Amino acid sequence: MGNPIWGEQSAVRACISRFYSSQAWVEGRAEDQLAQVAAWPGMVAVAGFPDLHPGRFGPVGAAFLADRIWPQLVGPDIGCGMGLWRLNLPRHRLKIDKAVRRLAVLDDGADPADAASALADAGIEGLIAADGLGSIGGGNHFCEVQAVEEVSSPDATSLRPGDLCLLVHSGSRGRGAQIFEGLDDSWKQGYAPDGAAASRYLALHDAALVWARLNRALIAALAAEALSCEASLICDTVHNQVVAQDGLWLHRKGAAGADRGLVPLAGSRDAPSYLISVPDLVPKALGSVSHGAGRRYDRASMHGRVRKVKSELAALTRNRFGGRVVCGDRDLLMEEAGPAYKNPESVLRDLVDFGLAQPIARLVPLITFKTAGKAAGGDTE
DNA sequence: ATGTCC
Repeated sequence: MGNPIWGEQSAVRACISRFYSSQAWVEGRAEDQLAQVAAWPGMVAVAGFPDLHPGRFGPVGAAFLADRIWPQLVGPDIGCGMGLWRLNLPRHRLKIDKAVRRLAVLDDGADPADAASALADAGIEGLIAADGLGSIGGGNHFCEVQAVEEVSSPDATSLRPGDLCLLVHSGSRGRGAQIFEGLDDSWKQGYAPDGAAASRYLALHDAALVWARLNRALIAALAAEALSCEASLICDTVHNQVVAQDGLWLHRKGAAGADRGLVPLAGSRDAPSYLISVPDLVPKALGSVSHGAGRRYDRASMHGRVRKVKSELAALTRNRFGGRVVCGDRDLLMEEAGPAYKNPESVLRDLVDFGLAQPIARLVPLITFKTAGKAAGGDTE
């Protein structure tokens, strides 16, 4: 086979629990990847969620419990996650055009001196560099201003319709990728947890988790400053990580662990997101849940789904909620268009039906900020 | 995913 991504297949396969209905949009290739990983040596249990889709190093939208550490099941973006903040700015006071212009400062990232001191305060300055701290990055990462549209559990948070929130999706940027690429070659067979390679990886992995969380907080602070308001954290959840659990190792790849029982479920730039509560009553879900709608179409195929003419590209900078998309990178604008993602309502329905989540609030995107840079993708007035 | 690949 010669594919370095997949480990050896063992004779026994771990139990796979699927938390999606027969109607869910799950590609056969994602199912195949789930089955292949379940047959890796030392795999104990696997959980697949309704946002499941194929990934480069294994399926995304899944959790894996194993007796060893598999860095490829965390992937390059170690510590990637979603943070949700409430803004003390009501929806009726948001001037979208002005906010779009002011959010352009996000392209610059955090001030290097602020980034360095934040890293030192977190106590990880010796393990990981500050470069890139406070920057969103590319791919599916974003900083989005959202409006609370409906609150189904008023007691769960202080959120009310008409409030604005900030949803930040980012990770450890080039630092996590550097850690992954610098691994000891034996990663392809998985690391024995008591070995030196595992210790080195875990120390860097844990630093990347802190870095990524700090990154999201700095992005939120920069955005709040640009909008002349304050941001207060509701929850911050990680969906690419490995964590010790009862003598085993729980890997999350595009599957979120809860923060005080709360998880943001990202929709897309043209669909609502949800704040959900996660009761953690289903052991086979491995303390994990979907982190978003999940990809429906891969990046390459999105280029064939959008005509590269000015009018169609300009249409991609507007959403159905009267909101805007700021993305000066034309390729990224197409690759991350709304249709690239599954229907978040279907994903949520499956999670509710399987007892993994309860909706707290529905949030609609008003400004999806990716990058102001390059061309004027977000500013085509 | 990536100061990424073309």
